[in-house]
Amino acid sequence: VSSTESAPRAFGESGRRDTRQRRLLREHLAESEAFVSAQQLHDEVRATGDKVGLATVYRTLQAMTEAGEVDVIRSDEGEALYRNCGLTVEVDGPAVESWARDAAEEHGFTEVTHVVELFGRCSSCSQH
Amino acid sequence: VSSTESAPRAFGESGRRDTRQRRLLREHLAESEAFVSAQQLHDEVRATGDKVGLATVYRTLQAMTEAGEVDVIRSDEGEALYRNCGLTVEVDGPAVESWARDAAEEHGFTEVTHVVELFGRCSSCSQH
DNA sequence: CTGAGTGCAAAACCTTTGCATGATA
DNA sequence: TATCATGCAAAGGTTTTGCACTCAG
Repeated sequence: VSSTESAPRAFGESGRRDTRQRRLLREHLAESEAFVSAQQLHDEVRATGDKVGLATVYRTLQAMTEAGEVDVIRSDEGEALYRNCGLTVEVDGPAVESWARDAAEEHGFTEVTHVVELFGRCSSCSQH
Repeated sequence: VSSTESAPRAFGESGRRDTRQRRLLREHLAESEAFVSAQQLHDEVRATGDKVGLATVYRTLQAMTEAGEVDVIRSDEGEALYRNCGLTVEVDGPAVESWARDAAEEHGFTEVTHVVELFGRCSSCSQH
């Protein structure tokens, strides 16, 4: 009989192996409050003298995104911007939904749909 | 004395000359309810047998966007998606703002910001 | 030792732009 | 006719991918 056990990991699920590059990217991402693009992150790391390939930055960010360790948004120019943590919580908003409908109909709109997004620092990240 | 008068135009402000290509794009955009990318629009037009250059599609959509005739959003993949009309109305939302703050803090978040977007059919478009 | 991770360069995207040609007002 | 608009191809940017090499486990 064979089984696939997974031990707890100190560095998340974004990659199985703990490499120098991933440590660097994790550190830089943790330090910066703001959203950064892959290229910016690449520049930041190299600015400190460390060397990481751009492709690795993209691959790592993609993995971290899939693992839910980072948050992604799109800039108006279509660039992907990443931020540490990525904790997402569903919030129910009956209040907002009725507000949205009323506000839209007030201006003569029908077939209304809405998007509400909240951004903030989670309690865990605030402790750092 | 010289002056630059601008006469009223039947086809909007997105371009000065009324060309075959712009008519085509306007028609196709008006027909489709959904958001479409520049490439999709290009494909749609050519699928009907008409011929338009891709660059023209991009240039026309850009002009129509600046003129406020269409609405633009970014897909999750970073592609620009366009939709007819583009009428935008500012809505004030004191109610939403307090709701957003409360909802976020309920989950332990601080430094909260929020984005609320409403989409719908405006009364003018609904008449078509 | 073995396979996941890396770097590099090439390629795949979407989008913009330069320039000669074509069409509108 | 005088421009403005178009088409094409080239170039711009971000992101992905193929492949040989490296390194963590």
